[in-house]
Amino acid sequence: MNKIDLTSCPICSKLQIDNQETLLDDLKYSVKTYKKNELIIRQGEICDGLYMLMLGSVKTEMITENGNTLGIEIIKAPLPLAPAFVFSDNNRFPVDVTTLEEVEIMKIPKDEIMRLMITNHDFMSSFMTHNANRTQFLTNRLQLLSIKTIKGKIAHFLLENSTSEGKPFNINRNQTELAEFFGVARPSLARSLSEIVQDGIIKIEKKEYTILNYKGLRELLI
Amino acid sequence: MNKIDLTSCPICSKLQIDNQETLLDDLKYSVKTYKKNELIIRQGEICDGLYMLMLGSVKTEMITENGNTLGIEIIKAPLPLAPAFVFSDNNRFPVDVTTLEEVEIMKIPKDEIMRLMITNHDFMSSFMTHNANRTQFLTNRLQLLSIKTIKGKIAHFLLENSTSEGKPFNINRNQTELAEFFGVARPSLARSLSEIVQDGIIKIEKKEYTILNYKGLRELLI
DNA sequence: TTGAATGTGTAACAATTGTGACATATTTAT
DNA sequence: ATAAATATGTCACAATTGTTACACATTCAA
Repeated sequence: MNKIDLTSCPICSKLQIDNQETLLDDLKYSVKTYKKNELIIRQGEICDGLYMLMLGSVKTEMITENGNTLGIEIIKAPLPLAPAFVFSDNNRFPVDVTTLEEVEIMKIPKDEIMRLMITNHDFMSSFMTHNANRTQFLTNRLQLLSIKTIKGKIAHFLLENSTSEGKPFNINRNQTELAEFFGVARPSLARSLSEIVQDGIIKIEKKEYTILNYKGLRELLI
Repeated sequence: MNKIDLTSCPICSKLQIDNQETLLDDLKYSVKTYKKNELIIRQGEICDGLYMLMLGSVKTEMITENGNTLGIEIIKAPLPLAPAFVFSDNNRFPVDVTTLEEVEIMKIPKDEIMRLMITNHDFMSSFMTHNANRTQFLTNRLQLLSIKTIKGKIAHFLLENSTSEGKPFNINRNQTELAEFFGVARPSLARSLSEIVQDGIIKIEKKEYTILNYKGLRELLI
């Protein structure tokens, strides 16, 4: 059996190394691998365990009733997928999950998770915190969607993703994905982006963005 | 000290009655009361404990960066307020909380919650489930916001809230609140509503809604 | 009961966004 | 290297929504 390194996984990192190994020895779980661009979980499927992304990255997206897709997020290993839903009353996945590269996923049954939480309080604590952080993420997502103008969304997004004043930073989404993330039409996003560029507020080079005028960008939120 | 009935609270209901009493005897907590229309929690405030709404009802809303408000939900006692945020890394309330009537709130410190979870696995389990359900709620909210047309939002909302085919049901929000909930302008909502009424798809009498044409309503989602 | 406050209906017009189409650029796979 | 696939820029026009304003209805409180 392969050694699996979970030290950089937020819900397992607090475990002592030797604990981690006994943990994994005792643990009942299964591992599956998937190829690139596979749809591995469909929105609405029953979620009867914890799906831990061990290797690779996936994207999650929500299919709206009108058939549009709303991009939710990109998840890189090692992180659990939709961990909250194991315990919800209606335990169905709220999103489609598609691989972005070759992916390895470990599935741990719900009762095993329960046992882990009871026997290992560090695990319980980090599991709680991780789920809490996910809630916060969703809240932020809600906030972004509640901004009505496209320029406002762009401003919110760029200000959130920029590091230090004036320095370039990378956005690992193309325009189509950004448009999905914002829930707007792609040409509309392109138009708004090019207007902000023409106004000298930001500079875009491929996926590298630079904020040239913070004040101007912040004013787009109003 | 008053006896407090938590049997209808989702995170406490599974506790045995006698457990509940010893639980509350040992528990460190404080109770505060508030009047109607008080702003009791401000978006961004530190959340250093579990706030349990014991009596009354409150509304939560998010203040967007552009100054608009987005109505999130109405919470009726007994239910915890933003329980997930106690454990998040950035433990700040994501919303404003305003009382809708006279309200009583019990605050339990974070470490007490931790102790409860460790000593009482039923509590832990229901706390997990409740938080999971909240995540699902937020996901639904996200789904509603991701529908682009106002008629689509109305359709989604009414289909979700209707009980059995053709029977009237009550929506406990006025138009202004509904508009906030949908994140749209009030007159725009009124216009869309009246169009749907004129098309004979629904009937509105005060806050009582009746769906007259399910097929037609569903088509608005497309 | 009566005035005040709040909620609803509606209109003209402005602003923003979506649509569909196309050319061009860039990336990817063979 | 080259064709195919994907991504981007841009346009004219349609559709939807927001804005502001005001009349009228309803509810609430003194």
